[in-house]
Amino acid sequence: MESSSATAGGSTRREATRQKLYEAAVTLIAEQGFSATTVDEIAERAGVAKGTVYYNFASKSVLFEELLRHGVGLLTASLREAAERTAAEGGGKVDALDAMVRAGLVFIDRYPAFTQLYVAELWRTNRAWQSTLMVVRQEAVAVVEGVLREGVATGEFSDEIDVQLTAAALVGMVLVAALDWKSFQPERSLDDVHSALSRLLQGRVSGQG
Amino acid sequence: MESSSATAGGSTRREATRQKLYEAAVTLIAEQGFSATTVDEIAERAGVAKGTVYYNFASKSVLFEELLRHGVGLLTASLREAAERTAAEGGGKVDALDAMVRAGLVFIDRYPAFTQLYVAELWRTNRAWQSTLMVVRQEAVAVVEGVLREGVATGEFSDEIDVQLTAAALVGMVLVAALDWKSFQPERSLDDVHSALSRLLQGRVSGQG
DNA sequence: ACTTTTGCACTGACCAGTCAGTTCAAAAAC
DNA sequence: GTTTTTGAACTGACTGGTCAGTGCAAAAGT
Repeated sequence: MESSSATAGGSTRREATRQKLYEAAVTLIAEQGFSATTVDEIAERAGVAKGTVYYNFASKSVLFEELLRHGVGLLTASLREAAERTAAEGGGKVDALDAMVRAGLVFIDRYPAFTQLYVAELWRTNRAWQSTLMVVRQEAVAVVEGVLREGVATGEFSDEIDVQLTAAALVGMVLVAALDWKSFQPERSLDDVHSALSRLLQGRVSGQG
Repeated sequence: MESSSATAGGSTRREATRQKLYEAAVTLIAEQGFSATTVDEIAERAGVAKGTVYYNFASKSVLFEELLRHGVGLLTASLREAAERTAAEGGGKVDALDAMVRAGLVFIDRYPAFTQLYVAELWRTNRAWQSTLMVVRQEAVAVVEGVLREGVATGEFSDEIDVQLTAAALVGMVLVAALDWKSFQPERSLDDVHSALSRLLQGRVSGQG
């Protein structure tokens, strides 16, 4: 009785349910944390029965893990796209970095809850999804590191920079600035925030502009 | 019965017990999160009976809240001290910023678990200790903002910088770089990390060093 | 055309276990 | 003699996970 429509991508209905569960889980866990969020809450917010959660995901942890994978995957793709676009347009590595800062801001603007949740979990240890988190983190950071390394190779950046640490610092800059933006000055525009970060990134802080 | 002895220093014995509970709680909560950490675990790690926890703190939440206050208080004092020291030594605002970056790194080096826990909680909403967190956060960030504002006033910094956002970005830079350092390259020296961040801060990234 | 069967997706009451917080008599520390 | 700690027992609420059963749309059988 197997219908052929459910093979690739999953049946529409099931995928829609999973999406609803992702959306419900991401906001609740961002607000309350993983342990403080109950499966009942997630089910209720998503408008499905509790059993449906367990029909779609093996456990609460697995739901969360797949949510992490899904979210960071979106970010990584967006960063790659930004870097490649500037390269195609003949921009330098500074432009690539700037485009990636903007891509990061756009992502956080669109998925603030996911970002929040990700930051809250990233540096924890001894958790079930620790290894998953490391993998997806590395995928995202590697994009930034790649641009920095290319910039060093072309002489655009000093060869004395510490690629790994600088990449982490850049990510942190965007991350914390954006979270502050969404938390405490949500009325400001993305362009506004982007230009402030660009200035900092390009060392146009000292001396009067 | 609550006595007024806890103001400064407090009675030695009780204060020592509280300190042990702080230390036990900070590592456990950093690893597992607040909700996933049980009071029994905290008591056991601290080497005291469960009843002692409730003799010293009204509840699990209160213990955590006082822990947050205590920890951020240490950081704020350290940042202030760094800024004032450079001022006394006749350094400029760039030096003050650099000294604060170092103070931040020293703090994270000494209290990595606390930092971890703080980051994980900072952008959450709807939690019992939310307002406490906002207050102590503002105290710490205000120190950075103050130095930036003074720098703008003296003309050392461009008057086009966005003080609030730049302060957040700087904090994020140090925070994420330091957490990456402790998590993935713990063998590196503080000086090493500090110099990498100094370079980024002073815009010595572009062009060859 | 129509009935019957199949199995996917979903349901929600239920269970076994867990945890914050309480209590208190007695001991230890000061 | 007062303060602080102990430690074990207890409660009541809550939670992750289970499972027998429902609904339904498409396929198979006639």
